[in-house]
Amino acid sequence: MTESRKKLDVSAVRTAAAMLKCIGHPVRLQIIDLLDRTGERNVTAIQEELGIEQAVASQHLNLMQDKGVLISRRDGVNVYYRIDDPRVTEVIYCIHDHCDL
Amino acid sequence: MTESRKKLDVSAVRTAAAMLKCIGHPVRLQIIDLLDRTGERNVTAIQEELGIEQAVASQHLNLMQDKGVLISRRDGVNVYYRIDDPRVTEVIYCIHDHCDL
DNA sequence: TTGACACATAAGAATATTCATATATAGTAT
DNA sequence: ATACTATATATGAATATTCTTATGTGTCAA
Repeated sequence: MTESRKKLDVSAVRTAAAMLKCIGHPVRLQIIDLLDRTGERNVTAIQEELGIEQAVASQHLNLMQDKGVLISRRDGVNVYYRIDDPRVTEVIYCIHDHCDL
Repeated sequence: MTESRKKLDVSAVRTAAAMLKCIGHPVRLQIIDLLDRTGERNVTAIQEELGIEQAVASQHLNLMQDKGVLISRRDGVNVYYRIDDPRVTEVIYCIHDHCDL
């Protein structure tokens, strides 16, 4: 843990805030947590795991993909999503490690 | 960095998502960053540092205080805010350390 | 008490988010 | 081509967020 604490510049703040906002939603955070633990999941699996509507799952997944948080790969009829932003993984680890969550 | 990756329970997800949402706004993240670097600042100082309206500063500060992210102390005519949620500090460190921000 | 300064709050308009419903598209098998 | 499954998208209603403007409150000093 470095203690430099340099001021974040405006563009860094915007970028980081956008990422944090993106994962700062219960459904999206659950998806992130699931993908962090399982590596990859298709839409139906995510939808069933969280007990949400198909459209809602798809909407959140597409939002996170648009923001660069997730990436997807199609395999036949299935689309598998995984985490694509290392900052997101770090924040999840941080939450697990330091916040008793 | 432990690698346990236990599933976050519903209430942990809600709590964490609320905190992340709270800091996932450019103005609020800048305030967090400022307070992380300086320890404590009064409203006018924050307002001038960020170049925002007094009411906006006050609104964001009060929001973060309501969510348990910040705490304030009055000294005469000034009100000084500081970070009151260790998870927030950890996330900021995490961003600094791992994300080249 | 009055004035000045620091901060908080109320109210509302503009905008954004979220979810539900319905429909569309893509891939696969028959 | 048809049917079926998986996923995406369009639309709109309900709600939430953000900012601006205006006003209120607290503290201190004269």
